Amino acid sequence: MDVARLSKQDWLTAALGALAQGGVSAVAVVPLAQQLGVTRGSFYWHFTDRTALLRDALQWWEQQGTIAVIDQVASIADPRDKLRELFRIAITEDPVSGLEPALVAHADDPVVAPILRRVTERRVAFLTEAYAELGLPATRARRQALVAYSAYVGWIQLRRATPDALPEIVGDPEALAYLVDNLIGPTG
Amino acid sequence: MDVARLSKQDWLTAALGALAQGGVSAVAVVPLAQQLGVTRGSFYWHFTDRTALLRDALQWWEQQGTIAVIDQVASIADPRDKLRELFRIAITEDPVSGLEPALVAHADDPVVAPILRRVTERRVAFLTEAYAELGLPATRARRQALVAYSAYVGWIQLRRATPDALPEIVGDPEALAYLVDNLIGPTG
DNA sequence: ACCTGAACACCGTTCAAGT
DNA sequence: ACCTGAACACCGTTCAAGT
Repeated sequence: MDVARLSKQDWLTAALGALAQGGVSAVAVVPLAQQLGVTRGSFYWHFTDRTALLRDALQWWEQQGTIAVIDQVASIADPRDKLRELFRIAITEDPVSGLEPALVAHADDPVVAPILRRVTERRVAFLTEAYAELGLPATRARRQALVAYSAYVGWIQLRRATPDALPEIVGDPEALAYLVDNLIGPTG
Repeated sequence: MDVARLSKQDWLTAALGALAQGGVSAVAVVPLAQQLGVTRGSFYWHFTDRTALLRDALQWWEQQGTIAVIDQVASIADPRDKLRELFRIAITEDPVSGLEPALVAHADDPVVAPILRRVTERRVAFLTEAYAELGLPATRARRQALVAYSAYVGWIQLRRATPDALPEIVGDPEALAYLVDNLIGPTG
């Protein structure tokens, strides 16, 4: 019988888990190799170096996390409903908890920067469209999109910064509704 | 003549600079020692270990950065003016650029967690008071404080995530005014 | 095709010894 | 009081060799 051998995806999945938990520095070859039950040498058959692992893992996340959510709500006709559902999914599901804060913190990282920028621009553009559909003029729609996206980013970061304090952030549905009302903005 | 010798504060200052630039993992003994022109061994006379350096540096930042700003605006009588000035200082000055995102990303870190939590709670409490002075009932004031603080955190993080894109975030005073109007909230 | 094992450079930590 | 210098453990990377 053959021993179980690893695929590239096994490394990517492990890397994303480590990234979310311990930040960019936790994407470390030796600990991941131990966790996967192989030696460090085997890593370098799948990837050229640690940077390549990080880049590929983030690109995979970009596909799965970002684009999937937008696809999920893009078909909702009413812009108000669309925004509500978008924020609800983004705030309550948070598929890989802690990943986004880890990325923003390493915004200067040459691997992280281009991916984070693409994701941010895509999301802000999508929000801007939705606010335009709500009737806001172009400049106003873009500014509202920036403010709403800022509040979203800040909210999920606060939730991490204060795990047991500030209980409204984690649990209270009324506080969440208050946030979403604010995100939907002046015409909501 | 005596050779220049280092104080604890020299290490703290160097550590905060490294932290802001490269995150928690950049607070590294050997690179800092090289930068300061001493050997690694000398570090361990001033601090028990790397963790102590990080902790002391963050406590110093907590004193200087957080409390100083609140003191600076606490005397402003009109709550609307107070909030405007607070957000203006917090958003435009950003004394150690990139420090806060670095901290939020390592919210799980046992050194970072308690300090980040104290700072967050102090700021949210201060905002809550100001919104109460503006006439919001207690629960509403607290929720508005959370939303406003989220938007503030998200905004400074967006600014880092997209350095040359999204130019409104960095430069445009009108976009900033739009943000502050939103932060000041329903009665602003 | 996928992995081991040994090698080397770099950082965290300790500690005896220096001034 | 403050620092050096050598030691050891740990992680990133390389590469020849194994199956």
